[in-house]
Amino acid sequence: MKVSAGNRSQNRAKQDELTRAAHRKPTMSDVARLAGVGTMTVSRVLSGTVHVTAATAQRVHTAVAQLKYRPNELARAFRGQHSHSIGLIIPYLYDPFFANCAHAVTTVAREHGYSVLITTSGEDPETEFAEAEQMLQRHVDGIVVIPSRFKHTRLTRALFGRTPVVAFDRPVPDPTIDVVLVQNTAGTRRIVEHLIEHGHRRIAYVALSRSLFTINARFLGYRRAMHDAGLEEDAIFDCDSEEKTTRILKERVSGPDAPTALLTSNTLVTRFVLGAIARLGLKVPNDLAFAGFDDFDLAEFTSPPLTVVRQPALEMGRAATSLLFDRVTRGETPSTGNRIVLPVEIVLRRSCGCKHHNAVVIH
Amino acid sequence: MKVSAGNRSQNRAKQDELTRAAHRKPTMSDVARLAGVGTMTVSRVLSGTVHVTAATAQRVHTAVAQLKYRPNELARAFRGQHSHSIGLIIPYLYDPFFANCAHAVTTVAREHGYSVLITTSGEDPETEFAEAEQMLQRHVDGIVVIPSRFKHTRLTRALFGRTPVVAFDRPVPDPTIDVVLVQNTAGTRRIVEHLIEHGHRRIAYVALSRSLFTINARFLGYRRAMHDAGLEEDAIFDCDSEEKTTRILKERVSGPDAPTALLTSNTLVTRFVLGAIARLGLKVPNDLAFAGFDDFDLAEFTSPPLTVVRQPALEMGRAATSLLFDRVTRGETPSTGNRIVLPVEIVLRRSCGCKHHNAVVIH
DNA sequence: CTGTTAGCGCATTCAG
DNA sequence: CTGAATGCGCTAACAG
Repeated sequence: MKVSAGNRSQNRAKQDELTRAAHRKPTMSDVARLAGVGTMTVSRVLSGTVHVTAATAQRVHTAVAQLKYRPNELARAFRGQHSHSIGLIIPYLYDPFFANCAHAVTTVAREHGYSVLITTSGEDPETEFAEAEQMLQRHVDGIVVIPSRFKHTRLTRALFGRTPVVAFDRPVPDPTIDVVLVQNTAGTRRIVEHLIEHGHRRIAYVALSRSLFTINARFLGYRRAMHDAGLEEDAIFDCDSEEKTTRILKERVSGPDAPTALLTSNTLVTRFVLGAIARLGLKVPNDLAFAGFDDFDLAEFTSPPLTVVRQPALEMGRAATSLLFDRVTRGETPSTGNRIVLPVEIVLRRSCGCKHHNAVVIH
Repeated sequence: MKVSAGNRSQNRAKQDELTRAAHRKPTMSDVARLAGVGTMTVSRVLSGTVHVTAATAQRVHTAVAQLKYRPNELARAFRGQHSHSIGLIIPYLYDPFFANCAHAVTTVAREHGYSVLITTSGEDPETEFAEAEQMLQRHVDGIVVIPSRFKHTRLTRALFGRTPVVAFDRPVPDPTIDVVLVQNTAGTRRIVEHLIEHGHRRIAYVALSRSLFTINARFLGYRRAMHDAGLEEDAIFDCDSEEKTTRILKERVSGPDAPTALLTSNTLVTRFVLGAIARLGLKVPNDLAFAGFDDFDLAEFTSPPLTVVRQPALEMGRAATSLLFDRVTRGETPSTGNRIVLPVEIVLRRSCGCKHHNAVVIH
């Protein structure tokens, strides 16, 4: 390529630009100067919203490459209407079920080119509230949340203003907020019916705190199944440690109306009961049949393999986030919230008394 | 309280301010006007850096409360030096080990008043690179990352510039980057020695991809233990599905030099092997003894309970994040990286051949 | 102790 | 099709 006098002075300017931008992050005007255009042209080339000549676009691209320019997303978000980020609030990250939900959320967000601000509430409504506010202050474009205790949550439409919100796994009292749930009640009912079909009459529901929506919704399913079969209900709440669970179970199992089957409210309680059963030397399913709500990675390898209600964690996170992006991209604030309920599956293994060698899944 | 003429007009102004700010988010100057002070006074009251009179501070606080003013964190981050956010990049969120690590990171971040941008790399160096760039563009104050494949990672000091970075669980090639690891090699060596003490001579290492640092580091420990005992090594790599693992194991177990004990490289492979063992109808530990690297929630409840090397996931996440905040708050860019190695524990249950009723932990 | 000025990097005006 | 001016909300630097 020939170098004319004009080109030479241009090259000189280029050198200046390159050295100038060496120590601080290059900005859009650095790129503009180097390319010999206005900042708006750069902006337009990068955003691709308005058409520019192929030649100038090329020069901009070259300059961007030379300076290794990266747009400052902070400035962009500050200036514009969107931060291209969403918030995710879940109770705990160490719970595999919630972690799976979170995975779905981050995956969908990436598909939309969005970043995710994550935080945990620890099931504490105050922490949850504070974290939601923090996210709002960061101008997230939307929030997906697994709300903490229904009765105490401070998550309302008023708090969020125009920012779209989707709750999942558990609802919030505010009916204008979208929510994605699973069939907690119906699923539990079906599995209790299955236990009854195995001939059990005294079936106990072993559960965590009543203040959690899912635990209660499942309790309802248990009640209905028992009631419909003309059986007496037997609920054991607040099993929040292996010690406590063992103590309670020890007492109940040797009592006069000892249950012959157990249904646990969630994986944490399943774990406690598994521990109690081992300590008490009970044989499953002969001494005691056993089923749990919520499948987990190694349910197939406990002894015996565990019959469970499987919740579609990934689908739920995916559905919630998709719903959020519907709102985000359409920019509408709903006066009435959606309520999506996803189906669950019953996974029959052997702890319920079934003899299958491999799991049988009922939809 | 009496209302003078001056107060009345002030109240009028207040009303105006309140209605004006009703439909858009109140800004600092809204607060300043309502409180009858300058924006800087508001800024100072809120940040608490410079002393202001108790009386004026009070008026500012009142105005803030009336308008429900919340500082725009985006503007603050844009203007200032810090975004008060850190980035977290992990391979997967659905892996309980990584989820635990993530939990520690978010916890420590909150202790420092920081938000966390989370993303998953899926073990793909390109995704990891793109996500890191994205975070840099968002001006995070630091990044904690569980890097993907060592040989292919594009994470270098040059990429991050002055932004502090801490790698954990696995190192990166760039020695200037801080890293927090666990005793992969030493831990594996100890557990293999334990298997040898049980009388095993043919011990196989069953593993995932060799391109993962941890898998290799553990392999090294296995090799050393075997070599020191004068035994022949027997490594089975790329067990990346239950089917494949079953196929390989079936063949090996009936072969002439069939291993009498197995060591798995991580929980995923443990799961595959557990499945294979069940399908092949093998009795643990009599037909085949078994130990795994990485403890998990229900290792106690598999049949038989599993002997494992327990890694301190929470401590590792905590250490990495603390290290990051040391850098972030001190604002120094190190020329030489720290390398912290955390100890592991051996949890003896029954799959190795031990007869303990409860787990015995060796430090 | 407090107010004024200025500008961070970008994209939405509005003119050419 | 392209460029110049303007201001988003906040805080460092400088007055007063």
